[in-house]
Amino acid sequence: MPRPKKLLVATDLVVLTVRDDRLQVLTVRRGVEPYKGEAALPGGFVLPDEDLLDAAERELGEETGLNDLRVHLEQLATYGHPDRDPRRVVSIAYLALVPDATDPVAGSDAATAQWTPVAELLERPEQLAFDHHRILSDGVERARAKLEYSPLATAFCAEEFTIGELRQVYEAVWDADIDPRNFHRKVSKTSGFVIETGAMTTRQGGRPAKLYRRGPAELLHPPMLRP
Amino acid sequence: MPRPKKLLVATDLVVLTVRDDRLQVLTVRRGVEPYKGEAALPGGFVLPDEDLLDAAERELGEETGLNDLRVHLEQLATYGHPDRDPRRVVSIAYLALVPDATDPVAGSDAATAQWTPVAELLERPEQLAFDHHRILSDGVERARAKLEYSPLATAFCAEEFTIGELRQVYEAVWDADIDPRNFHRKVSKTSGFVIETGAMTTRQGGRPAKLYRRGPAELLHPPMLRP
DNA sequence: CGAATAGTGTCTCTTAGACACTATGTC
DNA sequence: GACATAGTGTCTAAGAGACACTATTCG
Repeated sequence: MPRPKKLLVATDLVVLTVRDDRLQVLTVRRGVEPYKGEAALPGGFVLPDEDLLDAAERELGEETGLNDLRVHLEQLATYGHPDRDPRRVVSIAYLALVPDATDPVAGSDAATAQWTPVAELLERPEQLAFDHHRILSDGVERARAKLEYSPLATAFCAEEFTIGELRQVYEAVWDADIDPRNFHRKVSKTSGFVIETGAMTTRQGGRPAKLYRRGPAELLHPPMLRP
Repeated sequence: MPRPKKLLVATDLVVLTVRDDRLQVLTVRRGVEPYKGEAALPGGFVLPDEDLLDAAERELGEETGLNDLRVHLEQLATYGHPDRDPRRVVSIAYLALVPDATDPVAGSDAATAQWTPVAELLERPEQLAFDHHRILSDGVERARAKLEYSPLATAFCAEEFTIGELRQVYEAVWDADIDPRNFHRKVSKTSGFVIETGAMTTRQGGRPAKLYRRGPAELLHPPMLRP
């Protein structure tokens, strides 16, 4: 076995939300070299006695103020090409899905944090430091795929939501139009996806809509299909 | 930003094959502490100037003799709990799917390499060192899921194969019985999954079967469904 | 009233799964 | 001949997508 060599280990975050009917991602402006002053995904080094997920959660808290909230956080992939960072950093990327209400907190590290539409960043790779364009791209594709077979779209919604709001999440993430009537039938027929709360709202205008809460299902049977 | 601390970075491999109609995984007996003498997944440290995928390919070559062959190799997940290895190792796990013909090569590192049925290892977690039971479990689940929507089952087959042989792969990985007639219809109707070579074989007994090669499709439309 | 959104019903087409049947080899 | 596997056809039930229709609010 070859002699071990110590590399640096960090986590990066792809924090997604749906805002103004568009999929948006949290970016920060880098305060140190390399890529000082450029836009990047939030992230930081893993502490010696820290689990990877804990490190990602800590970064998320530092950048958004989100701590033990109803946030979905999952490992995305690990990026370790020798040239991706001159300091030889291997980065474990995490994907976070957060509700719209979440504002980047103007704290110590996060003073420069802001939401940016994903479509703009994906168009031109050079807008993000390191290989963060690739990481963002992988994260968005993961999110799009997971909306098909998991109830994760609810992670973008408030605690209580209407089926119309849930549909707008799908439309924003998939960048596609969905028939409201078929969507409604599909969601209410998929067992465990959503649960009626009994309350109603008119915040969408038009006829009052029932409010729902996320159901117990982990997987959707049958899945929602991308148009 | 907290001061960076150097951790050790390694790759571990979940190498799967279908042998004797069962899903099997490559294990080695550890020659050094910790867990010396116990069964583990093959793996090793990443070299300073090496990409992660290159490291995984190198390990695969050292353990199986498979180098630039028709092998599927993809990143699985990264495991970094502080207690998973007393040396504080973060490990990027890779999943490899190889054809049956592959024999573990009796080389330097791999003298102890052998195939073991996955079912036996999943039953009792203590049979594998470190958190390798968890890694194996994640790898098997990934393989099972990917057979649904990708043509990856062909990675377990020889260059040319019959539809019956392909079905046996699905049956072994999913541990399920599949109707041979519906399977045949499904595979031949899914565009780009397999391509006729023109040749026939009788190696399965019975009526001669057409031989196929893997097709160009990356994704299966519609997907194969797990029973 | 009209405009907007919520929610239901109906029709057609595709596909999964069950399974009868035919084809072609070996023993 | 019996037996095995290959390959096709046919039926039924379920779901996707298109879209007509009704319900309930606001202005």
